[in-house]
Amino acid sequence: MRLRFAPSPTGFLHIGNARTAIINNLLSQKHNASLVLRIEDTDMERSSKESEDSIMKDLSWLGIQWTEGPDCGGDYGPYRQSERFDIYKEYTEKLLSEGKAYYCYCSAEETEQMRKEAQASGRNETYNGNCRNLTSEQKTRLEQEGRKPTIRFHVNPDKDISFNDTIKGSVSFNSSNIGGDFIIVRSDGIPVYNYIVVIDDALMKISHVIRGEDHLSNTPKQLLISQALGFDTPEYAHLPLVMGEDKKKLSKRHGITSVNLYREEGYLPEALVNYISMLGWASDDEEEILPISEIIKQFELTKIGASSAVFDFKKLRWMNGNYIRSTEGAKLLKLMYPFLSKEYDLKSYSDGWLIAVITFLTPYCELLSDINTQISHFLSDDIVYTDEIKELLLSEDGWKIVETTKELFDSKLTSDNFYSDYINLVKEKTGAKGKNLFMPCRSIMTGSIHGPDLAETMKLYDFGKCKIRANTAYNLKQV
RNA sequence: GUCCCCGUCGUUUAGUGGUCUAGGACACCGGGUUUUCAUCUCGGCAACAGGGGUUCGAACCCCCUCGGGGAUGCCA
Repeated sequence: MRLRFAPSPTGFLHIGNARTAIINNLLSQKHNASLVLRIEDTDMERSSKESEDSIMKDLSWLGIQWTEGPDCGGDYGPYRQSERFDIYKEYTEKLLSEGKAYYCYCSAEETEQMRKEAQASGRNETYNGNCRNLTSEQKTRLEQEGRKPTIRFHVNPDKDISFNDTIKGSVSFNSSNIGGDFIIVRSDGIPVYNYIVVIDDALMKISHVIRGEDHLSNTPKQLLISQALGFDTPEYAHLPLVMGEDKKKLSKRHGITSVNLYREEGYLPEALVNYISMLGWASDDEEEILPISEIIKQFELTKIGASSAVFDFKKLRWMNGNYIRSTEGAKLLKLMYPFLSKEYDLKSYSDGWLIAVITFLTPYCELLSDINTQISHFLSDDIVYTDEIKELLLSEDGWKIVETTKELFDSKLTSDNFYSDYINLVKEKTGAKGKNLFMPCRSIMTGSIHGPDLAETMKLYDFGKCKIRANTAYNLKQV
């Protein structure tokens, strides 16, 4: 079994393509098969090396392990289509000499016109076969006009083209319905995707082509070329497309779609891979959160449903939060560190303390980046009270608690008992209880009316910081 | 327009002729835990697109309709 993932480097790795890559990877891991990474960069205008690099970076981040590719080489290289033009040329000569392809001198404008006419009359031949039988005199005359020819593949009409798709089942087209003779080499001499994909898959000995459903209607053309060139055809599996909420092909307006942004927002690759690979099927026991090893074990192409799936950003977040909460302290710190260090200077804190704090805050984080807002009051002695909090603390009952807090930290409380006794002592002295007790106390200490367990928070703060907070609140009336 | 693919709760899925008054998860709503919030936990809401067949029996098989998507590029 040999598999491939063939992105075109025209932008960041998109969720939809990531899914194709993930599924190819799952299968390659499961069956110990080779996974070829092939860069389809024949669109010279839109392709870039930066895109290629970022795609490879994102694939690696997702844990995808290709065994052959432009970076690591392999027996069937080169792995960039732009480096394979000589190979394609041979096959083009062959098709030309066998009369299976021909030069077409129609201009882009002329073919555009034909297309419109065909569509208006409900016909499916978008090219009318104008140049199919040109004499050599006609050809030289057209060339003298300065026309640069394209090369078209000759499609015989009314032939049945059927194949069995692993996901879709049997699919059939009629050759009269695929648009007529299609271009395989552009007028600038660069061959076209639909043509060379066949050559590459054959030469690279790809046994299973697993790709997005948007390629389903390209398949008959590719099958025709494959036959014309005498290749064995691979097994095909067309993955249903990933949709946005409105059931349109997932795109930017639905939410973030490039994988690099998921990384930057603080998603764990494991969560993203888990979510994406469960789109379209369910595990045997309908468990949703599964380690990759288990997914590899259970996954099969035939389990994937034939219908498209809507990408649920909320469920992904939930799953990500789940992964965060089940990550061990030291590993968690490693993951959160890049986010934290972007906003905070962490030099003065010990790893042990940081781990204790982030572990404590983990129920509040769905994304790794959420830690930044959660942790702010732990990393600074200064505190800024919002107007809402000020109002609470300056109210008659609130102020009593502020004064009591100040007193307690000046006299009774010590570094041994401050976090465990604080609340009870305030209660004793002021008679406040319930939320009238807790909200002001929490507000004084954390600057927020909600949050994790106060005693534990104060313990993590330490006595000094709590005392500072007590003073800051007390100074509210001084200023 | 034409061709191809698809159609179970809002979403994602289980379900392959009787065990389905259709199960799980997310979301949503409510209870409990937490003197807060989050987490956790318990419960609730909620679907076989419609119509014809086939069959003793259909979510499952067939046909039609409707709906959705993709393709229709000298993009991939």
